Amino acid sequence: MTGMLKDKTRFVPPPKLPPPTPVVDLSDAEMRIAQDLLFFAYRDFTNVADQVLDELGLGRAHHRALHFIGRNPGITVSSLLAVLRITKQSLARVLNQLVDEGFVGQAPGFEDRRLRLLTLTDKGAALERRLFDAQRNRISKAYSGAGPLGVQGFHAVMRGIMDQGARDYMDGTGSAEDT
Amino acid sequence: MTGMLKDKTRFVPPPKLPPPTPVVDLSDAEMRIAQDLLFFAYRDFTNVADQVLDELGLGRAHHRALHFIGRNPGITVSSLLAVLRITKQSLARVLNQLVDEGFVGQAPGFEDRRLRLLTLTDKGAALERRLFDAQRNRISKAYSGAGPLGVQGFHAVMRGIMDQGARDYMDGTGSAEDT
DNA sequence: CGAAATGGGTCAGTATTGTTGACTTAAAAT
DNA sequence: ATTTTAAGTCAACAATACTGACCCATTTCG
Repeated sequence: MTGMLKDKTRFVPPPKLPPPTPVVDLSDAEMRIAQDLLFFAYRDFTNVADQVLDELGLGRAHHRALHFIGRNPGITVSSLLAVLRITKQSLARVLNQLVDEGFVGQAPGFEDRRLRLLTLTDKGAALERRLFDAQRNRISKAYSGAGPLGVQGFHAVMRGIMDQGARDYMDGTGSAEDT
Repeated sequence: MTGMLKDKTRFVPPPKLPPPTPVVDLSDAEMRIAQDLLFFAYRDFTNVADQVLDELGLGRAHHRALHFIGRNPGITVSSLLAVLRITKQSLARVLNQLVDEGFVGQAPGFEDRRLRLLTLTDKGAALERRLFDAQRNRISKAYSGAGPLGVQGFHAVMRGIMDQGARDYMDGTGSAEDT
């Protein structure tokens, strides 16, 4: 039904476009498409977890924390802060809630007892798993459709877009602080 | 200097991982990496525009509106709402500000005068251009590094992740309402 | 040892961006 | 003439982020 209004919702660009500064070799149009791709893919990817999160009264910030703690068991608070690039206060709210509700456990560091080493509890791991499964379907389908070579390209481009610190983090080199 | 603390910030996964439900052919590890890629690439991609936006007292929501109006000159308010997937009230704040400050112009529809057709003013186009240029560097470098085939793969995977409606929108078929 | 640095926690206040719900106006459509 | 539709608006609320200013315990360093 909504498909019938096509003509009302798309428009031919009026004589707006100024001479697009031809700086580099890659066309603007190509870059614009990349913007759209990032917006929609990220939007829909994150959205698939939201329903589960809503049920539990949690938000995306909680998911992010769960994800990075799950992937880096024993991570310190400051490392987590560096990876997420948010402030201590922002993380505190989310993290305290996760600890209070039994999703995240903590233990003092062995040599340095100032450290709070974070891990997922079984309950936390189960939740993270649930959230992950929802997103996995998306990725899985997309990967199948693109083939192994496509996935390689996806990796290369995404890595190219992120900061060097993030690449280092993903490679396991470099401290999380540089993320 | 920060690189010296490596041992403090990465941890070997304790015996946590439960038997990873082997539903599909694609490994969990691969999927986890995809999560990281999306998080970091999106984070850093959006961040590059923030400095410019801060100068002008604008936020990311304004950027998104500018982007989609720029790419669809004459778009209606309801189409823009559908693309952004936010509520009328959320958009109103952002859009009114953009109109007030002369970044966005409006004109009533020709046949249907209820419609508010949105376009970028010269000032708006200039700003959008500035924001775009910052992000273009990222994409441009990433694309060069990945090569044409890599870019193809990137496209395929990103399209696979997003909702069908978003794919339709990008293809120019389907109303923006289905986004 | 004593001072400084570090990891972490907390209080208070603010901004951005999103939400729901209810209601109005003007223009189309039936 | 009535009903739909596109859009705008008011009010209240929630999530997530931020800044700035502190405090405490532990570790490190001169």
